[in-house]
Amino acid sequence: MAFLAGPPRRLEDSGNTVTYRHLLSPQAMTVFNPLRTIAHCDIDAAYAQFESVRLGLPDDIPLICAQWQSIIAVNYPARKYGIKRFNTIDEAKKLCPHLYVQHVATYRNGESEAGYWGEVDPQTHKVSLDPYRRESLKILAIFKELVPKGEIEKASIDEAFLDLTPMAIDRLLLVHPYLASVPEDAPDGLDSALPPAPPIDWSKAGNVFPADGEEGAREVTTWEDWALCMGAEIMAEVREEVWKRLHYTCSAGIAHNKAMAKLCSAWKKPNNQTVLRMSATSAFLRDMDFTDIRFLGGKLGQAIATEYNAQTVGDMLTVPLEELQAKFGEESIWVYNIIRGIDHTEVTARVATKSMLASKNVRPNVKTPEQGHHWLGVLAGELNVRLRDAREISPGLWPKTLVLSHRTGIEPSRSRQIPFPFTRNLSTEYILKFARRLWDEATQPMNKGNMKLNNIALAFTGLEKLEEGQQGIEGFFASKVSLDAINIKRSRSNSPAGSPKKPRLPTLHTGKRKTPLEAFLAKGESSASSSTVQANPVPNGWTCPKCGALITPSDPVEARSGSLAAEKQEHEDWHFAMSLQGGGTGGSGSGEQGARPKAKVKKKPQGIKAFFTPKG
DNA sequence: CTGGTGAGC
DNA sequence: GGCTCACCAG
Repeated sequence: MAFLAGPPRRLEDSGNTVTYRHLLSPQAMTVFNPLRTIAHCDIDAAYAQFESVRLGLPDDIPLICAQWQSIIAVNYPARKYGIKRFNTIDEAKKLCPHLYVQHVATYRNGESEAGYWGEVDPQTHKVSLDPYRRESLKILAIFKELVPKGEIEKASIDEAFLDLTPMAIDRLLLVHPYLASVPEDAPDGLDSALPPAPPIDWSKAGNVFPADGEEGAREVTTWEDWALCMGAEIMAEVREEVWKRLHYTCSAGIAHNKAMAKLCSAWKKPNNQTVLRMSATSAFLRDMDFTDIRFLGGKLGQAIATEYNAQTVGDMLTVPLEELQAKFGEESIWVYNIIRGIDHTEVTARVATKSMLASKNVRPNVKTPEQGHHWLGVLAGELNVRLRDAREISPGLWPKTLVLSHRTGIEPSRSRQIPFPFTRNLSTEYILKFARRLWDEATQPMNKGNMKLNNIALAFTGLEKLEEGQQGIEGFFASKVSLDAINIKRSRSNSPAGSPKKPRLPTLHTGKRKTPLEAFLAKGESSASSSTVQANPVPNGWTCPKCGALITPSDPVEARSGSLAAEKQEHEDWHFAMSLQGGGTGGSGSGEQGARPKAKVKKKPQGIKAFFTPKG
């Protein structure tokens, strides 16, 4: 039974020797590879920086981003004046009289486009975070372009994890070409240990968190450190590129796993990065506040901290695994591991959104159906434009359900949902029809004069890319058949009789003009392949270097007027959209060891579908 | 399908 | 505090 006591071990994880297999075998590229190199990156005071750049302000102007009377972001120049997020705007202005206060964009009474206005009124306006989502996508596009080989996980609107392992190994082999082949006389072939690692020049890697008693003492350099250094150099280049192209500064952490990368990205801010080597992990974690660790900032973390009277990670290290699991469940092994710097969770390629919420705290309270309908219209209008926008980047994107939530006073909010049938004619009105139905159900129990809502929210959930076949026939006819009929007619046999031809459902390409954002997003992809494009010209057409598809002008009449170029661009956009959605090189697909709360062991489906299948 | 938790700006 | 997002339990 003794072998069950420790954390799980695998061949790849054996001891502390790095072998040629770790470096060269694709099969060894799992979460257990000791050379694994993960970065976490977040934009410094994101919303405030977005606004400062949008306004074209100099970098040293103190600015806060406001939402009604509260502050949601404080840029670093403003922080010098002691301004915090929880200050009121008046307090902030007292601390810094020349502070630039910028309110977030808003929709004015249900207008179809959000904008920046001189005056904003919470009674008539609805906050829009769309401008920030767009910036977020631009940044992700740069990550994707500069880190084409590793997975990228969008963690929030301004944070991402990057698996730098493949790129770091490439660079390592570039610097040490002799590692690329196993020596003839290596005793164990691929499983032979690498030669001793030479000293490292960390000068381009940013901050390196010091290990215990390291000052001047002899320190053993490892190949794991080399991988981190290569990753850190890559990350520094990525950050530099974000700065050059978008003028945003960001902070990053580079470590062997996600949890540590996330923690050390916050070590030096702003505009800085920190490397956390294995040998420095315990020194780094020991004095850290236990509840600063991701997923331990809430009730669970509090419960554990209280149980063991622990403040720092160091305080928790004496708690035996068995005891922890006895009190907090089998799953709490991830806590045991993470305070030791161990985290085997994967960087899951995900940049597509799974839900869209438009929420409004209404002032004054909504007391009549008429007031409710007004706000429903505003919320539906926002969802309409957001889904439209998302579909330009992710064609075929469609929500499974529409959800209405509402809250009365301090009661917990209630929600109701309804399937959201596909239509080719998405409109605010279409969304509203379903939203109203939910509203009627939800407000049914409220007696006249009893209604007093202070929050109303509308959300799309189960956002997925529909393939043509999945776009139900009943959905296709939605605009022609009464809505009541749609809800009843779910089965194919109920579809209108005598519709022999499969309807031509919306194609992947809308053929619409590109927005500046799309053009921007497409740029990286097309320029990257442009040299290849030149190399294989096809008379009267173009062969995609990525998939081999032959693109010819669909309309001969328009052929001379740039139609081919447009279709080529569209095709490349499509590839880009696919790559953004995580269709890159497949994941490593190794099993998980419960390193995260409730992590499930899942078998990965094959191919591109894998990224769109609902979790089962 | 509904509610709750956790995180972040 | 307002507005998001993801994930999970029952």
